[in-house]
Amino acid sequence: MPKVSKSHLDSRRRQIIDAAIECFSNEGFHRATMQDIVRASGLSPGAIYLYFSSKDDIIEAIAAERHAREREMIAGARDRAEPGDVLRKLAEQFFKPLARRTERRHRRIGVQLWAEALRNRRLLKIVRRGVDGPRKMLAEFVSHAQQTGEFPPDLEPDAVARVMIALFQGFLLQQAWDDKVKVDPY
Amino acid sequence: MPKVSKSHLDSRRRQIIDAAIECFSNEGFHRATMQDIVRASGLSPGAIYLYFSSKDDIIEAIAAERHAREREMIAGARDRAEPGDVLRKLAEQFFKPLARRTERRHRRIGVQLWAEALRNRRLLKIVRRGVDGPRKMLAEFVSHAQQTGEFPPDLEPDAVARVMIALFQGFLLQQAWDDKVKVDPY
Amino acid sequence: MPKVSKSHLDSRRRQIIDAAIECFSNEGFHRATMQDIVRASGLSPGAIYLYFSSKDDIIEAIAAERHAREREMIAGARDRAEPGDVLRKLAEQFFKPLARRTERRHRRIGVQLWAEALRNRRLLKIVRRGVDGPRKMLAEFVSHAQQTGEFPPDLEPDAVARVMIALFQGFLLQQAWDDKVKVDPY
Amino acid sequence: MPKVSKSHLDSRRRQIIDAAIECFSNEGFHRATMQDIVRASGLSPGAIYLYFSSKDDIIEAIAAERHAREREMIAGARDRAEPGDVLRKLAEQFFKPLARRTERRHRRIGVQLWAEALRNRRLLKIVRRGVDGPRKMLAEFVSHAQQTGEFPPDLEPDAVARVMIALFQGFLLQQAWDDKVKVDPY
DNA sequence: CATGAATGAGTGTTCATTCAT
DNA sequence: GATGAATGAACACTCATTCAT
Repeated sequence: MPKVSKSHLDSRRRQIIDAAIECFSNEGFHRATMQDIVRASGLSPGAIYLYFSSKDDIIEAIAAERHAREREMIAGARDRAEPGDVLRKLAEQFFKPLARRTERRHRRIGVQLWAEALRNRRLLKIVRRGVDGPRKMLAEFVSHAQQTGEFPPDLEPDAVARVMIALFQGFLLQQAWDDKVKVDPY
Repeated sequence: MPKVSKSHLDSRRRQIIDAAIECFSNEGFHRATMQDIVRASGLSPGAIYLYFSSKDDIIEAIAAERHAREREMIAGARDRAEPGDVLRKLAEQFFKPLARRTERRHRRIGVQLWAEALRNRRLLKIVRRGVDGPRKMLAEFVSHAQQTGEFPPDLEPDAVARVMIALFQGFLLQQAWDDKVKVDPY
Repeated sequence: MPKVSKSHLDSRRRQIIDAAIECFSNEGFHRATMQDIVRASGLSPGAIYLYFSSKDDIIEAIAAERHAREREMIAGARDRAEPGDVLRKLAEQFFKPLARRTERRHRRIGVQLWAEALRNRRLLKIVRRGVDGPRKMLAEFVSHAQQTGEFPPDLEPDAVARVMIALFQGFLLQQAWDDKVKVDPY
Repeated sequence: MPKVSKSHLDSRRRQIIDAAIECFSNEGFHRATMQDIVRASGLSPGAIYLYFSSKDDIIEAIAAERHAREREMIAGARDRAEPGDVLRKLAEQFFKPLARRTERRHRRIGVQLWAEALRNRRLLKIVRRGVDGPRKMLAEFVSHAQQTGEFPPDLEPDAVARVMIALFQGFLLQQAWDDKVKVDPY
């Protein structure tokens, strides 16, 4: 019998994470204060510490959430039978949501997480897990495409996968800096 | 008639920037304190504020320095006559220094600058100028290569340039997270 | 007609006081939190405030309980007829229980109560009453022994009583600091 | 070349310790806040942390100071040649200052240190060292007096020493509770 | 009677910046 | 120019207590 009903606990965590995303995307992890999150969430400081053990814990939860979302995207793409489709679907899964407004906030936080991961081992683990999944899948795909002759055989699948991910990361960054950058010509 | 000799001023700024790079790459912009920089530089707090107006000012100076270096790299590549050579030279200019340990340290700061630029308009300007230079040059190159038939004509030169930069940025990030990632297979 | 049966109220207070003694002796009055007592007692915060009006109230209850116990010890000693016996019995009553581990735990709280009494008038009253009882009794005993010639007549009975108590208090303190200190050589 | 001149550092530490003694003796270690000490010292929070690393560090410094004073008292008594004089001098050294007003503050803090030492290993060490010195000296004295036949030979010198100290501690406590308690009848 | 999520004033501590020397 | 002791607003976090259920 948990102290808090699961759904209530979840909704409170949501409330706090949403407020934190709001604050972090506006001010950055370090400039945004717990007091800001308190205000944005409409809760009290004590209430927030009932659901998260520290500010870093909130940041990790946001990173983990992104990670989880990316897993879903990959899972969605993997179901496709045709190799060509997998790649197309994957691209669609990752690029399409960027058109949505709410996604911009997350994107900005994504870039901050990249930087924060350089300082925080736990965060680095989470962030890397979020990248390793797609990378392995892409590498497998390349490897398979090489066997069917659709891809030149002299490329290292893992390197190709890294290149594809790098492309996506670079795009995210450029779009975070300049909202006018569009996906299509890309 | 400046109060301080130019060279003295420059060498003091160098001393401070080097110390700051050391601290920032170890601890991040926000965790590294001015006191850390004081210790690393061997100067006094007052002395540092004689050459920089604030901590953010030091960060901007570091960003500006990176920007200047990138301009030089591009200028070096531009001198080459052959189109194929330009691209190769450019890649070499940007990727080769990453083999050096000190350069990778700078690049870690680069990732932090990306994040910081999202919150600091002045920094965003500096960072964007550092990217716009190469982008324009690459776009010009693509455009030229399309005219000579070396490149498919249906691509937007600017988009191709962005893709190339994204690739580089993504690589930097992945290397910052995992030092084992190598350039060559890439 | 009390709302709650007396025995139930008593057992709840017992439960809380026992938990509090456990926590206070481990962590001290100030470091031990109400949440600690909640955990140790198996009750809810609300329940505790049903039986005690504040944390200080619990501390006072513990002090009062000690006071009550000491009264009993004295009463037990007073029944003895022989003067020599009274002293021996008294010493036995106070020193003997110190061999038990649980009693030493209580005594550690005793030392804390001494300190706390310096800041809390209500507590000071309780603590002093706990000392005044034995002191008066000892003084009476000395006075009586002086009349029978067993004690030198030129001593102030009250001062002698104070000395005896001081001896006991000092012993408690030294034993609280170092469990190895034994009663017998004393 | 120290950052701060020795005398300046000492006088600042004095200033802070005096303010802390004032606050701690009025409110207790836990109720007295750093802000209280800030106010009482006339310094800023930052300044205090320039001279002490934490609140506990201030408490330890106060304890160490008491310890140092006690060492001096013992040293003063040890110089005496006559055994009887040593005891008398020691008693004088320890009891006499209790008449002074400023000493009362220290006394109150002393009792708090006893309690705090139960929770804080570093403090316990300091407090015990402060007691062990006199104890050893008293034990030596007793041992010597037994050899000259001035003392019954069947007593353990260390236990006698403990008894003497216990007497003093108990007196301190009773006087802390009730200022009217006087030394002389004792 | 009992619960336990929620409160919010308050805690010890930090750190970018200043300014008397 | 240079120093470094000093500042003080701000920070992340705590915890005795309450009250809707």
